[in-house]
Amino acid sequence: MTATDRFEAVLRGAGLRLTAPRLAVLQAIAGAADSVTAQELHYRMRSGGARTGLTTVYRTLSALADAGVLDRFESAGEQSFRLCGAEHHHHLVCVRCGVVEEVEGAEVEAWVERTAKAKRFRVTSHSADIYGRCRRCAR
Amino acid sequence: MTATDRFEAVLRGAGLRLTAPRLAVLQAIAGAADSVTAQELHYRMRSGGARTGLTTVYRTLSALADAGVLDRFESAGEQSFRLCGAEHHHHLVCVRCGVVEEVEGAEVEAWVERTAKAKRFRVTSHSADIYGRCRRCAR
DNA sequence: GTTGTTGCAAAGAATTTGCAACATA
DNA sequence: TATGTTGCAAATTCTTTGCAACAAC
Repeated sequence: MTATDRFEAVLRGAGLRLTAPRLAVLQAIAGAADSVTAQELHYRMRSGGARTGLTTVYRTLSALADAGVLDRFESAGEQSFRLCGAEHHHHLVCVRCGVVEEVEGAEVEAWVERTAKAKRFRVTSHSADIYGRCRRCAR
Repeated sequence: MTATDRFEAVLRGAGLRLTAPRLAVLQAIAGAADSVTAQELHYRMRSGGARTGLTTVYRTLSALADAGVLDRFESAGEQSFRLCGAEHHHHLVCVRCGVVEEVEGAEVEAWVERTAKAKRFRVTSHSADIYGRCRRCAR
């Protein structure tokens, strides 16, 4: 099964028609190392020669997130997306110098699992971030 | 020590001049039951007779958050603020019907503490939310 | 052929910035 | 008095919507 076959299956599963722009969006986000915003993805796609419109990128990402294919979350005033199930990290954000460090969060994963079970909630994603001052900026 | 005295001390501690608009913002956010956005707070202040401008509310909240007096976080495309140390909750967000339920997160608090200690990070706030489908929308 | 999709331009919403008047220390 | 603060209007940034042309089923 090729990558394109997989993307086609994803779109069908999400109840979306199979179109070139959507396959391009899927391919682009699959090739992203980390989470991306709609604008970033659109820029990369354009740089790669695609002629997809920004509106379509927004709509496709939103539809895929609604369908549970992508994780969607917010940071710094904009939404980011990543393939659901992709490796992800939690963040340590310095509110002074802006540095963001990725950290693991074993307890967080446990909390998500416990809470979802207790509330009979079907989890598609979660986020957990710590804000404060990094060692350098603490004084 | 009156409430106003306390607010004055907060402003001095944050290195901000003592002004009526800032005291009004502090008073308003102290009176809020839960976290609020700048726009919400501004609306409430106006309703209460204050003539503070929206810009000032934004600037004051931002300055107080930078100073560590307020927690600042994002949701639904806008930033919310609350008094640091105020009772807070984590959220279970249904991406289908939009319902938000507050849940506790003992593991999350433990993770924050452990991570901060390991990274020598001075925490001012943190956020943790779970996204997915609630029991009704899971199908 | 129907109905879903695209992409441009325009609209919307939250937030920030320029700047002249004003208040605090 | 020197410097920080205010608030309006305008500018920015991210995101969504109207709509006519177009493509998938």
